[in-house]
Amino acid sequence: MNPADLSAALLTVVTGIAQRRGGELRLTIDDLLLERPRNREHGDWASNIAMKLARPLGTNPRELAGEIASEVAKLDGVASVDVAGPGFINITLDAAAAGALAKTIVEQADRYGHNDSLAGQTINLEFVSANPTGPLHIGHTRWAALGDSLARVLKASGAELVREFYINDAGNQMDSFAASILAAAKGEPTPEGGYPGQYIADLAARVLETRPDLLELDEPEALAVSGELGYQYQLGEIRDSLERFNVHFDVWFSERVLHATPASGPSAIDAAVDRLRAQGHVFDLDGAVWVRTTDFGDDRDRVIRRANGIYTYFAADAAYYLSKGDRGFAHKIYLLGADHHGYVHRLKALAGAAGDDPDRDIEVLIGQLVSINGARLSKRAGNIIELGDLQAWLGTDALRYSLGRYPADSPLTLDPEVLQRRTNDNPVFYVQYAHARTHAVARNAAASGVARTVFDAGLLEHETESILLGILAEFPRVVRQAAELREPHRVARYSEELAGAYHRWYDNCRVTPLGDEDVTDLHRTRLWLNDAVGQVLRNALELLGVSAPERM
RNA sequence: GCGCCCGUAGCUCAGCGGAUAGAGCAAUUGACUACGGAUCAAUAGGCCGGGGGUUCAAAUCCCUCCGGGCGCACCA
Repeated sequence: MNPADLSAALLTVVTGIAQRRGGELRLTIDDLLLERPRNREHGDWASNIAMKLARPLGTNPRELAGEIASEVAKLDGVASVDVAGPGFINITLDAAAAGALAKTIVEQADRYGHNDSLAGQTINLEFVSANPTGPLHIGHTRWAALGDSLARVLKASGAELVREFYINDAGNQMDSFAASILAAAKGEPTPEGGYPGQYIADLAARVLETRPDLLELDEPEALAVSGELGYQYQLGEIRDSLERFNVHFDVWFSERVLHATPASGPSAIDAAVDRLRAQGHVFDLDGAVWVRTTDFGDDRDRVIRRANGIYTYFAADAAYYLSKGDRGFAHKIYLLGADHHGYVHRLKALAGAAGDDPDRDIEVLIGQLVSINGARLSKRAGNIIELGDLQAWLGTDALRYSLGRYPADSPLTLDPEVLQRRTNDNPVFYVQYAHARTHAVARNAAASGVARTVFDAGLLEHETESILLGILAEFPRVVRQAAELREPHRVARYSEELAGAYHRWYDNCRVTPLGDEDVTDLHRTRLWLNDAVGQVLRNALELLGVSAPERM
């Protein structure tokens, strides 16, 4: 009896009663709100369905709950049912029905937790998308961690998904970048509005190594060489640092491709503007070309092509959006920093102007900023912390976990002192330790002759076992919710809850016999439970991109 | 001025219509010659920013005010 079975059985009971009372109710499993009560005295599972339906069925909640309860009590695997408070139905399973899950999990292994709630969806998930003119900073790092975990959770829920990095490699900032590198190569100060920083000098040194003739070239060519080589080196650095962070992008999309004019016809941007015009959301004013973004909630219309004939950044965005659809992605998710939230309406408008449904086909998630030690880190303030530095300092696991356990829309303050500690301040170690402990227990079990030869679920009667089983049962739903709500941090909070319940169980229930005690079926059955917990912790950490060590 | 996000324990934050609001840290006190003490048990700590509403039920939804953050270009 897993939660899905129980929900289905409850649904049958409730619809039956509703029909008998003459109610026209179309219920789905999601309406039943079967949940695990916080308080153990309220049973293994609770439903508030009676309070929801009392009014439509013309009765009072307690009476309806009683009627439902008496039928649910007859179900196989249900030990007892109580009606409590204003009309909650509290269900307690018998130990055998609840315990069966341990075996199921071990058998499903890394598939446990996967679900098909997003099956059939094709998703383009774009995140980080930093300018290739410098290293990734803490803000990009937060998105890298959260975006990658979101991708994993979406895939685990059945979506077909591509992780995409949009490279802003066209535009003024690339010229400024080239000029900064060339100046550094010449030993000159950073030009006005250029990029400062040691990394520019490092890039200049590498460019000079490849092209010792750089300073003998004439100015335009020297700039072109500096810019192009610097770009490649910097992009390589970004890619490497992300890979070291367990973040792999499937597609690196260059903005330049959109500007390029193929021999055969117009550039992607020209074509995009024409397509938007054909949809009827483009107009001309004062010599410029505009998109009527106000039709889609923007507070003013936006210029897509200036009066001087040059396209705005918005034009590339439009072409890029269309490219995603052309490449077969029905659903586009953008992850942007809080400093870009002004783009939300514009991007939505693009979807609408392209003939898509702005409420369904595009999703823009905004992440709040990160500060460290109370000081916000911004490029402008100059106190920027790079991904590479953070990673070397704290380690991939601690950094990914710390950034991944908070929702994106809450501002976050990290304390580097805490992140370095190998203690409970740093929950990643708490969870990893629980996982390592499941392996230690399994090793000891093997040494004591305890093996998974027998599984008798009814023996898992201890209170900590019943709690543990309840938490294990929730994992698939947690993954599903994390995917549907775009909140991968739920997986991290869940793993902490599971780790805590496991430690408490470990304290109360032994898997290996003491001294000269005999090995019993209880020991063997508990080994299944132990291994099930290890499996789920591993699955959860995998979704977060964090390693699950067998020893620490 | 307008828009978006956030105000929950001393700190960092979960919870986002359900039962007595939670975790970790910090504080106090206990538990190993029993599967790794990177653990566990216990105590203490709250007008969930203020005020109105919506309903059987509000930290959660709506309105309003007060704080804090971030944005409001024919820049990229």
